Amino acid sequence: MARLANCIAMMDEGIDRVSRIIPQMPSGEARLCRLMLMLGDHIEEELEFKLKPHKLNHSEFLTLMILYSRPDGSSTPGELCEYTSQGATNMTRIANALVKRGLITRGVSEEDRRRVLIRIAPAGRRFVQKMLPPMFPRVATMFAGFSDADKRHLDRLLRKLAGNLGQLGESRLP
Amino acid sequence: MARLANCIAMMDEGIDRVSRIIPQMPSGEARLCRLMLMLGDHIEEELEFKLKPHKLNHSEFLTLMILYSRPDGSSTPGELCEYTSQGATNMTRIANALVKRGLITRGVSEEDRRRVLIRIAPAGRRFVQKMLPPMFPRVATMFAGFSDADKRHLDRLLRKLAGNLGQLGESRLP
DNA sequence: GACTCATATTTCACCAGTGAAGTAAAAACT
DNA sequence: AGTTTTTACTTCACTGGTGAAATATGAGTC
Repeated sequence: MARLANCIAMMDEGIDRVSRIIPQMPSGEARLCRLMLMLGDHIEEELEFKLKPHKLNHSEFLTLMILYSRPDGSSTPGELCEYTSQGATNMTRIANALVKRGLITRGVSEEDRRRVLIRIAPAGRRFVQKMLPPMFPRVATMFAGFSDADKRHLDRLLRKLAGNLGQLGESRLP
Repeated sequence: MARLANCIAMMDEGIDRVSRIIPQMPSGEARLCRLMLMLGDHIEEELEFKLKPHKLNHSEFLTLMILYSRPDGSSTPGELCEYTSQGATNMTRIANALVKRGLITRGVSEEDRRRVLIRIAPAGRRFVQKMLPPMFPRVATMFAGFSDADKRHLDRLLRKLAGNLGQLGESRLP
């Protein structure tokens, strides 16, 4: 019996009961919101399970993947912070960890000596090429039974949600 | 200019480039996976923003909401762990924090003296009723522009994904 | 050209969450 | 009845992540 299914059933009942007490609650939206949160956590768990044997955590993996995906294999801490949604503090730690393992190199920029240049090392590329393929089956299985139309729809709806979240996020910071 | 939109654009390009190097990657699925993770994080941030003024974090809020949504307003640490996907260790801390604020009470069960009974306090109920409604607009705005059909489809697709994740999760633990 | 001001990163001190070991009560076995 | 096993929770030591201040360079101004 699936723990996750159980959790969801419980959430559904909970929201029903709360919305009976507080009827102005947007219960459909709240439900979707909770679903997104639960599934996000669960997917992260699923991936971390495949990362643990390599002693990488999610943010280190993501940082390494961004570098790997770059045409020139390099970036700066600031940029990596933006794309990983990590704080600068944590990026320092991540870079330290990856440098220590020889997966990336770190040096100062010549044009702007405040900047630090981070570059994926050959060992880093080899590492990614070795550890990535075993993750594919798990990722594929998550969407088992999804038709192409299902995947397109989900993609569309998630990007629409992203648009709204982008606006919300801007409205509270600048 | 939306940071989130920027992140997504960057992710799209990154996945394209990686899948050119490693063509057996399920790139559509990987994209959906990354989208789910990004949006999950972003929604969590959005909610925490509304929780911070009350000095609650997400897991404390969720714990309190579960208790609030229960017909009898009570549960046990073990059950709360299951439904919040928190470890027992952290639930001890959460309960300590909520007890200290007078939002819940904690006592030993009479039938089974190993168990601890956690119950929402009247102050806890009042607290929820006061702090919940201001969150509604943000939740509703996330799904602005979603037709009823959109919401139904998203709900269906997320639950389908949940089903797959549930199976994956079981396959690796028991 | 000295003097703010802004930008990029690091250091420090702290909060949140986890795994492993500890404690205590109940259930199962013999 | 007495021992072992299991269950429920807590404590402790640690990792991951954050906000505020420190450092160091570059940019703009008078």
